[in-house]
Amino acid sequence: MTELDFTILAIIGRDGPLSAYDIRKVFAQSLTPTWSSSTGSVYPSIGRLEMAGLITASIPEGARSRKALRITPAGRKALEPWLTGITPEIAAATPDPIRTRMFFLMFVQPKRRLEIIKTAIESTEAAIQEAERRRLARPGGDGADLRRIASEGVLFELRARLDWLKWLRAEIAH
Amino acid sequence: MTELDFTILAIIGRDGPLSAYDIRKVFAQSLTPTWSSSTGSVYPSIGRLEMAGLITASIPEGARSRKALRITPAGRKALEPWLTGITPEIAAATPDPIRTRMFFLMFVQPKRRLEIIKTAIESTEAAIQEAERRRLARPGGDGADLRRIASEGVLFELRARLDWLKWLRAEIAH
DNA sequence: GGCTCCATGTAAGGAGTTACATGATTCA
DNA sequence: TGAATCATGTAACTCCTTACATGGAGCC
Repeated sequence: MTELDFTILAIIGRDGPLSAYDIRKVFAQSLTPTWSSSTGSVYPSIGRLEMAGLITASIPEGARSRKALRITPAGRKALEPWLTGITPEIAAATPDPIRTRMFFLMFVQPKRRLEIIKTAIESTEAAIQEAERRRLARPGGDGADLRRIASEGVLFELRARLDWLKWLRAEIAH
Repeated sequence: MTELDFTILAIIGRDGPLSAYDIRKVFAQSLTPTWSSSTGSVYPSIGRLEMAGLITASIPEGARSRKALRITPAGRKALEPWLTGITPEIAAATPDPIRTRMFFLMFVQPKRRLEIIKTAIESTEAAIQEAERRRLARPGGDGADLRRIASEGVLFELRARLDWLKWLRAEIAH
């Protein structure tokens, strides 16, 4: 049971019944584009959940029409410790490719350092605008309020990176 | 060439000559504990870098004494586009397990929701304290200033999550 | 000599990515 | 009827993780 498994299980429990394709769409429309909606990860994950008895898949009429995935009581039970058990390693800082790169700025000439930071700032601003634009199009449904509030977390993170990059630029420029 | 490969290459270029063991220590002491210092990732990565001619490994006398890893001109050249090429996907928000969980708070009773957020807040505060404590012990060396400044990025991210969680708690409590 | 830590690696297994394959639906 | 899209799945490949194996160096 990976983090992806639990996340898919939680999506099915929250929004189900859903098809595998629906779940891929949820990931594709997510504000955190890190998780791919690739078939090669979603379908095996669903297979594991079904095997473990945490979801059921209704057999459709057509050979390849959509299956309705539903969470089972066992699945609901399995979600509890995942939601509740926040360990130190879960709470640790996440890996950020931009942050990684900033540790090695001394490889380039001082003038180019400012250019790189400028690119990082602009990319982060673009990501913020994209996230702000997308969050307005949020759908309704059960717990829509909570989802909307939770989705603000992305903006908190991106704005923090932007602040840090600007501070970094100021420090480097002396 | 993965992100890990480039990071190891950059560490060797910045601090080298280093042994593989030294590199594992850099990861182990990193403020972002996500990247493991496991042998099964570091040694194959070094092998790839050597194979690609981006680093050299001096043959030691003893069969299993430390090899000195050095970056080559080709390695320095390969680092350039990695540092400079900040694409939109690199600038996207990172996946955060705590943020993920907050999207599914409606699975538990309203009272328990506040408990879970409280746990998340405390864990994040602990991570912040840990990061603040560790950053003071930063070593010197070439570009130590830049490294110190860059390492503040972790604190920006963690504090942003803390702010967001507190805001989330206030919203949920009405 | 024996113990602990330093240091380099390998093996097995699992998960994710990309690319490919296939059939059902819908609509012009 | 043909094309685009919906929808499910598989295969090859790469990387990472955990666990194991091996040997050197210093120290009592």
